Amino acid sequence: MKAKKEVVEEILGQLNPQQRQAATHGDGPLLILAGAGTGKTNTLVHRVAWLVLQGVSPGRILLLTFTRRAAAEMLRRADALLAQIRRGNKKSGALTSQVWGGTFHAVATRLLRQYGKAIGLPADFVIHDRSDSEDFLQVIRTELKLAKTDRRFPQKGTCMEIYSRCVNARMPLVDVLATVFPWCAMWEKELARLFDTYIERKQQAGILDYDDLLLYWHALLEDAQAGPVLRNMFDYILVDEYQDTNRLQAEILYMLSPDGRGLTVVGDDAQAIYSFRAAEVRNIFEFPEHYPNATIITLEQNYRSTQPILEATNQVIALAQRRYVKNLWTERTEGPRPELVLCQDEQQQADEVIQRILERRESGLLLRQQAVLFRASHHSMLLETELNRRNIPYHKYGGLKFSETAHVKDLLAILRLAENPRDTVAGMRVLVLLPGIGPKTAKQLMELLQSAGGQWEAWRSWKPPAAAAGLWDKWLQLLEQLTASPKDASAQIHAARTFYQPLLEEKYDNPYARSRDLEQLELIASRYPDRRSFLAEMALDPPSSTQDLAGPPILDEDFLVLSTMHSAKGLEWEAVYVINATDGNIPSDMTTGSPELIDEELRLFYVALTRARRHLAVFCPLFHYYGPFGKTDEYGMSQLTRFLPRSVQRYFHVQSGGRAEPSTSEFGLALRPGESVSAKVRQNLSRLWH
DNA sequence: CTGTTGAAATTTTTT
DNA sequence: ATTTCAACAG
Repeated sequence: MKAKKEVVEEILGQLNPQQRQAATHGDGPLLILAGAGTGKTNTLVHRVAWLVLQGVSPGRILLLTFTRRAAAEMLRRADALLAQIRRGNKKSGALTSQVWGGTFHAVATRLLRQYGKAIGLPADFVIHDRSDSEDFLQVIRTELKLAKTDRRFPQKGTCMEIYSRCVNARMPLVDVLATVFPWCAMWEKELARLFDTYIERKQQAGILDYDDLLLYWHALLEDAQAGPVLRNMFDYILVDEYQDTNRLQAEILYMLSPDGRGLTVVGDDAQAIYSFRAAEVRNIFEFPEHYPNATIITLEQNYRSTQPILEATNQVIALAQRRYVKNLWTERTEGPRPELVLCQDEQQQADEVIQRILERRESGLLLRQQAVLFRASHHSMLLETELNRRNIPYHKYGGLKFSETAHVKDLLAILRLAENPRDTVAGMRVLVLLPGIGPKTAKQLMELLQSAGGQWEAWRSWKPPAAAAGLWDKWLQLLEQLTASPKDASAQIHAARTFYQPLLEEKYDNPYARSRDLEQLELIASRYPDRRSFLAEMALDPPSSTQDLAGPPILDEDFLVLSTMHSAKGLEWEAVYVINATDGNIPSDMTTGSPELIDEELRLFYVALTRARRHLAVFCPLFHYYGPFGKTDEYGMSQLTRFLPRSVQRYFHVQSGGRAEPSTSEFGLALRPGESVSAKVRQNLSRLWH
């Protein structure tokens, strides 16, 4: 057996002095400012390992991060390292206990299940995802007659955003309206009423939305009884991607560790990309103010990318209005220059991307070491078609989730109602599926159910309209069956699926594909011990891509990665292809207002570029379908993103897609963006006869 | 009250 | 393209 010192050296051996200092830091509050690719997650994970070697029980360490994908990656690496320690040090039986970790929301859920009772939460609370919450808000919105006003009241999605921002930024409604939603300011009183009712109803029904998970965690920490218990659970708390935490999350951390003992946060202000979720970069700068005894360690050596890539990305981030002073450097000097490929249209862009991917695979680079990144999830549609055509396997992250499709939501609603008869949103959703039952009847039925204390018996005596007569009896049988055996989620899905099948065929014109999805859902459900954990998981951590559905991932299967830029954060690949780098996509047309938002788009672009280890290529299609509604005969001309001005292009190898054309070609000069080609042609032609 | 039809509005990123 | 909302027929 190795001596402990040897094991420590083995674990810390690969860290540089700054990383090592961070990993072996003592108990005081610690802020690690780490540029892109400087090994911040690695450092964090090594810190966990070091702490464990010092005798800290893994179960008393909490690892928090912001996105599910980053959380999974971080926990995977921590587990791998702890496994390594276990091999080197057989004695440490304590290592069997697991590190706590996950997203803020996932950890909140675990804590609230355990301790929620202290603040009056029912043990069987259910979690509403974003669209459930919106539906709930919509019900109340209609009920309060806010939908029918002389001037248009904000839609449910907007209402939800406003509410969510108040909660997460801990900002009064008036201020949120004034700063972020000025066009809704006239509805302040109505919104306040809406939110009051929303909160009240949620509590009655035993429902928590995403924001509630944080809010109740916060409340739990404030509680005189539960607070100390929670504070004593963890000796060390490590937070990744701290620049993306919001006010509420920062407060939770402050309360978890009032004096900063054992608290480590890692972040990079140049990579803050979640302000739309009320994230505050400010949290990073306030950390040393909040904890005056905080140690600050800066990581500047980049281990990820080659010098040419680093030079180019440094130029990009330097365009920010607000400067981010960091000197990223690397010892990896060798490497090709990043490419900027100007393409005729999206089709050519897809061809160019795929050509490079296949070339690199030929020369030994696995598909899974290559990734295509884009601003919005629908940007990859054409590429996906092409990949399918050529039988290239891929895995897409971000974008519309499987569990957000209507038929999956329908089926899950059946189980949710069985789990919690007070879940009016789920109940209404299912009931209106039945012929002859509309919103009014559904609402009455739910009220009837509530007054009977959630006993399905209450519905036995109800006379269904003729259209629903046949199904009503089956429906009640199903509910009783589901209530009788809440354990086997897979069997539950099966029963619900049998009931739902005819309704699905009636409702959708592509029932076959949809019922295949539901078969997959049944398979997924079989991985969970019971209905409650299955439902919680589907709300909090749904399968991130349709390929996830084909059972547990086969490790030696090779697939290309497609991802939104947001979902790509914290990850890296040997080769990265950034597509649709046009003005309007990056920065998105939605945001071309305030300089702050433009800066955020720039940081997002920077995040995308810095994912690359060795090969980086940016693609810009010259023509694109005009507008998002794809009127196929209307083309528009695009301009290269403003984040790659001439001064920055010097750091790229500029190419025109397909055949070589001198890199002097100017794009978007003949036409201003948005001006359609057909209009230009008409105009030119009309000169001929006027 | 339900279910259909047509017009109008919207358009990203994630827990 | 898709979602939301109002108007109308049964």
